[in-house]
Amino acid sequence: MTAPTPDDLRAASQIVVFSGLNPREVQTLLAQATVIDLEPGQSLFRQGDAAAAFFIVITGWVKLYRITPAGDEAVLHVLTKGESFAEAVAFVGGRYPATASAATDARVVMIPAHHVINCVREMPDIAIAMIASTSQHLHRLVQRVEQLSAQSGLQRVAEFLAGLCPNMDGSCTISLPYDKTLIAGRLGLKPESLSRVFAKLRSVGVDVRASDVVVSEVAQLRSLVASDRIRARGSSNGRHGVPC
Amino acid sequence: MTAPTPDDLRAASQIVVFSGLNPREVQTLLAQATVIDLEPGQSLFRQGDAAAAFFIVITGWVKLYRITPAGDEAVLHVLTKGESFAEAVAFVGGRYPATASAATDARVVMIPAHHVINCVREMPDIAIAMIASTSQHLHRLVQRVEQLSAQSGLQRVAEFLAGLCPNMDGSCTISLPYDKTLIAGRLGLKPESLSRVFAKLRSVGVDVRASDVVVSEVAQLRSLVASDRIRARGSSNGRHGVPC
DNA sequence: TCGGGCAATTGATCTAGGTCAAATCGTTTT
DNA sequence: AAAACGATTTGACCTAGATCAATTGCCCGA
Repeated sequence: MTAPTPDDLRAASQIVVFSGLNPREVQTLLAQATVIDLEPGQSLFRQGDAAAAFFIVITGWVKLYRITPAGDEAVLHVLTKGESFAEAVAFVGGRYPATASAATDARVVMIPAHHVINCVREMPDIAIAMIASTSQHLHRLVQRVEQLSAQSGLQRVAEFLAGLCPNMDGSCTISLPYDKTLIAGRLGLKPESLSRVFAKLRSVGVDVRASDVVVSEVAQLRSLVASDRIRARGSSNGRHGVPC
Repeated sequence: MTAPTPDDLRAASQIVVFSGLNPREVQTLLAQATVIDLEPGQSLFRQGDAAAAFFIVITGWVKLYRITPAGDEAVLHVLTKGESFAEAVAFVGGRYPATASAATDARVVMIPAHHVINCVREMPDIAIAMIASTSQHLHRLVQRVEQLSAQSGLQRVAEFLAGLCPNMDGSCTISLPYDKTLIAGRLGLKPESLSRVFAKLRSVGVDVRASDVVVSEVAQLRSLVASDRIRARGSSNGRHGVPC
């Protein structure tokens, strides 16, 4: 835990939470920021801890997850450069509802809750910025609930990959942002199942080799999100005789 | 859509979003409130609509849900008396991420977004109240993601029922707050599956008859949330005999 | 009281994913 | 380079829950 470098400050000041704030406000907020370097697996806070700060990821990946009463892990979100988290809880001084830990080497900026609260008195815009960013988190979770309760694993994987593709159609090559075990968790699947889904996707021109993915037809991938069904093809005899 | 009665105002002023605000602030906020009476199925807004207001439920039940690309419905939340929703989106002027419609006859208070924003300029505390309440919504969704991605249907039903029981142990009689189809949706199950889960629960002393539920041992119900396994019909013999 | 209509249960399958276990493969350590 | 490790894949299985279909029960209007 050290003082932030100018680079850190520059990175932090450009993130979404702060859009809408003027430079002076941002600077004031960041005045009390500190930087934390994390190794994979190291955690920032655990679910149930009193919320004492909120965070901004500078580099690397940070995983937010919960441990269920039965001991399983449910991944809520995996964040990277430019994303912030725990703004709202820090603000209201509750308890973190989840655990945050580094999925890779990571560098995060930490802003103490008490400081944010002090700042708000003089600059109400800060509160508005926090609401905006919390609203986005809400939206993301809403989408996650939708995915989990009404989409198949294949659809979730397709949506995830499609989200990584820069273009809407044509072909592209992307690389998986973090390891497959974590991707599986992020999508509510077991690693084995993720692996099998990748295998299935090969038949629609999605080729996963280690962490490199070649999508030969992005539009087709996207269409899976809504429809799911993959028609058998390629391998000689699809004994299923798939209909039109 | 009419002006709120004194009763409405009284009900609205006691809700969670407003705790932390002083009476004058609450009154100012409510100055522009209107009341809407809904019949079952009628909707307040649809996902994608521009967010123009936020809402407080006075009576009845309101369902928040999304329609997936594939056309299925994913229930996000079912709210009742004293609960508010859409604060954050209204505040930042985005689009509603979900549809809200009445599950029963319902009466809700609507507060226009522009008015909230005006109020905030003079009373920053309002922004803080909004963050607090949004933070709770976040927390709830986090729990939902956890449930969906790491709990069995039986565990979710047990947790739901346990949440309705006023006492932590002993026995109690409760009544289901809304129809079973909606409960099923709320728990990410099909009605048929919910029905079967109820049947299973009968073997641990949970008796569901129409919308009346008799729980003979609340503690046992709660224990299911973490463990799931139901041992065959030993009704009153609460011994933890290890199954083979 | 009768019958339509819908919520709810129940039975009979089907299947996506989970579980368990073994085989690969790429890295890292010694 | 050999050994060791972890991450990924694959195969064989099994279970929770979905699906489809048939009843049953209940409320409501004529």
